Amino acid sequence: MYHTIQQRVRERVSEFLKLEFGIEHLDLKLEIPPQVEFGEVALPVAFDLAKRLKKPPRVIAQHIAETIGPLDGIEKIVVAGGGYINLYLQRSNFFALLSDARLDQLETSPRPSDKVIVEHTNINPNKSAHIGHLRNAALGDSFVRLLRFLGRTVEVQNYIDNTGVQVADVVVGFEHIVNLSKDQVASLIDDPQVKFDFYCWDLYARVSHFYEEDPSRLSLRAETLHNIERGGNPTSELGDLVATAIVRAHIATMLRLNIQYDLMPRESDILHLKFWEKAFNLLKENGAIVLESEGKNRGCWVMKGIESTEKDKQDSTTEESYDEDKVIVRSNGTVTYVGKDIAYQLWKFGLLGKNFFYRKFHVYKDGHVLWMSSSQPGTDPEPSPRFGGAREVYNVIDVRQAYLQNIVVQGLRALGFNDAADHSIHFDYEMVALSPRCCADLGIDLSAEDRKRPYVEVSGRKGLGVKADQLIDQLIAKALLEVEKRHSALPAQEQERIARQIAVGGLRYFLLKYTLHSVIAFDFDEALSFEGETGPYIQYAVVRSKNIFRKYAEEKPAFSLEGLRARMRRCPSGKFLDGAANNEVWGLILLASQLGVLSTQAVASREPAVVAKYAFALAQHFNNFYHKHRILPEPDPERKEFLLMVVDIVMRSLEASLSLLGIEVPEKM
RNA sequence: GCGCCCGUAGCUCAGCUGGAUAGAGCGUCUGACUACGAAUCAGAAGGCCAGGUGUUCGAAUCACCUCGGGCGCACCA
Repeated sequence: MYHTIQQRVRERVSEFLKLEFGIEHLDLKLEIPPQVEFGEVALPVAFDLAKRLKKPPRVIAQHIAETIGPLDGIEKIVVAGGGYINLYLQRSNFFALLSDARLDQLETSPRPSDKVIVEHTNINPNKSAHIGHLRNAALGDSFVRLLRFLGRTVEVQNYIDNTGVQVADVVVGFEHIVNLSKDQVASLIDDPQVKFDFYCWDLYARVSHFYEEDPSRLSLRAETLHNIERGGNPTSELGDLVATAIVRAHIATMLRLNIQYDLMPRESDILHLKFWEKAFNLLKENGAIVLESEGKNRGCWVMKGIESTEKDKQDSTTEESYDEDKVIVRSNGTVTYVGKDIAYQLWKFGLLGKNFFYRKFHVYKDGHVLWMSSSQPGTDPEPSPRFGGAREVYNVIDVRQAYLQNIVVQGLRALGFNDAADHSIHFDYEMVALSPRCCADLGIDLSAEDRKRPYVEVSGRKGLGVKADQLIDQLIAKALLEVEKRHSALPAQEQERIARQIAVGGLRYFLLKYTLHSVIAFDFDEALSFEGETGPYIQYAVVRSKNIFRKYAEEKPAFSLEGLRARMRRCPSGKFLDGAANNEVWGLILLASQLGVLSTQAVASREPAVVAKYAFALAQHFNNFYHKHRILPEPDPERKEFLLMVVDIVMRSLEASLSLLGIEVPEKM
C-alpha cells in the first residue's frame, strides 16, 4: 500500500521540478523517515538541488513545500532539519484504504510477461543433502516466491549432475568397496530400515580414504566416470539407479522445507541429446574457443582469459603465476563442466536450437507436477509445459564458483549473445561453514590449526557436515517438547504437525536472516533457538492475533473479518490515529503497509534477508502493541473495532511476509 | 602473485544507491503472568563502526592505502 503513495509522490514531485526549475531525469530519492514524528515520506531532494541552484537547501525545501500545492492523500508538508521535506499522510484516509487492501500480492503497473528461470539446489546426487545445500535452496526458493509476489512468471529448475565425478565415486564405492550388485543396491534403496542417502554419505567418505590409501585406484574413478558418461552398460545403470534414488531423497528433504521445483534437467540428457556438440560447433565457429597446439594445455580446446595474451609475455614461468585460460574440452576429448554449463545456459535462453524430452518425475500433493528431462520422447498422455526460453536467468550458486560462472557468461558473450549474457545472473552467496564448537558437538576431531580458525568448511568428501534431515529431525524433536508442554490435550498428530511447522519456521528463518555475503558459521544453539530473532517468534505473533479473532468469534458468532474490513473503509478512525498520542499505533500500521516496498527492494538487491528482517521488526512492533492494548475487554465498541482492524492488518502483512520466506503459520503455539 | 568477500556492542549479525540521536538478537543484571496463554513485554549496562588519508555542507556508508580473517585462480564441480 505504501508503495503506491511513494509512486504518487515521486510522479508529482518530478513533474513539479520540471515545471518549476526545468529539472528532468533527476534520480528522485524517497526515504522513510526514522520516526513518524518526521512524517511518512521524506524527500532529501533539496540537498541535491542546492549546488545546482546555488541556494541553501533549507531555502529550496521551503520553496518547494510552499508552492507544490496539495497532494492527494497528503495532510501537510513540513521542512525539517537542514532541508528535509517531510510529507505527512492523511492517516484515516490511508487506514481506510489499507483496511480493505490485499496484502498478499502486490498490485503494480504492468510487468514484463517474460519468463524468469531460477536455478537452485543443484546437489550432486550421490549423498544426503547438508546444511550448505539448505542455504542454497532456502535462498532460491524465497527469491522465487518474491519474484512471483511481484507478478513475475518464474520457472524453477534443479539441475542434476548425474554423470559427474561425485556420482562416479559412490559407484566406485558400491562396485569396489562394498561389492554390491545392482540388485543388491536396489533392495538397499527399498529397505525401509536403511536411509539410502545417509548410507551413501558414509560410503562417499570411505571412497576418499580408499583413494588415499592407494592413489592408483584413481584409475577406477576415471574408468567409472567414462562408463557413466557413455551410458548403456552395467556401471552406468548402477549410477542411474543410485542418482535417481538420491534425487528422490533430496526432493523429499526439500519438501519438508516447503520447497518445490518445476523441472530437473539432467546432465546425462545434455550429453545424450548432444547439446554439447551443438554448443561446441557454435563456439568453434565464433572463435570463442581455440585448440591449443603447444604449452601445458596442448591438445585442449580452451577459452582464452581476457588478458592472457598480454600476461603471457610477462613472467608466466614463476611458480605463483596462474593460467588465465580455461580448458573447455580436455585433451582426451571429454567436456568439462563449464562446457556443459554453457550449452545448458544457452538452452535456458532458448538459444541452443535443441530441446529436451520430458517425463513426469513426481506429483506434489497440491497436484503440481515436477518434470524431469529425458533423452527419449515421453509416454505421458499429458504434454509437458514449455520449458526454457527465458529472458532472465538466476543461477543460485555459492560464491566459490564465481570464476566458473564468469566463464559461462563470457562464453555467451563470445557467441554474440550479449543480451543473454547481461541477463545471466549469478545469484552468489557465501558458504555455510561449521563453528569449531559445532564440530565438537558432532564429535569431529579437528587439528590444532583448525581449532583456532573462526570456522571450517563443510566437506562431503570427508563426511564433515550437518545432514539436512538430521538437523530437521532434531528441530522437530525440540519443537515437539515445547508443544507438548503447552498443548498436551491436542492429538499427537496435531502436535507433530505444529512441531514440524515451528521447526521449519526456525530453520528457514535462520538460513535467511543472514545477508548473502556473510559466511554462516553454523552453530546448533543458534539454529535450534525459538526465541528472539527467530522464525517461531514471528509465527507466534501471528498465532496471537489469530487467537484474538478466534476468541472474539466465540463471543460474537456473527463476526466476520470481511464485514469488519468493509466497515473500516467508512469508519471515521481519525480520533484513534491522529496526533502524537497515537504515534505508536500509527507507526505499527505504517510498518505493516510497507511489505511491497521491502519486497521490491529485496528483489532489486537480490537479498531475501531484507524481508526476513522486515517480518521480524513488524512482529516485534506487534508484540509491543499487544502488550499495551487489551483488545477484547475494550469497552468502547468503536475503539475495539479499530484495534481489531489494526490486528488484522498486521496479521495479513505478517502472514504474507512469512509466506515469502516459505514459513507456515501453526494453528496454535 | 592476481582477483573477490568480510572486519560495527562480550558473542552472532542488521544498517552501506552518503543524510535527521549507530540498531537488533543472544548473553548479563532489574522488573512484569488469575486466559486476547510469558515461545512474550518493559528497563539497565555495553560502540574512537579494524586503522589511516582523502572527497563532501555531511562518511559506518564513497575513493585510496595499511593491517587482520576467509574464499577463489584444475584437463574437479
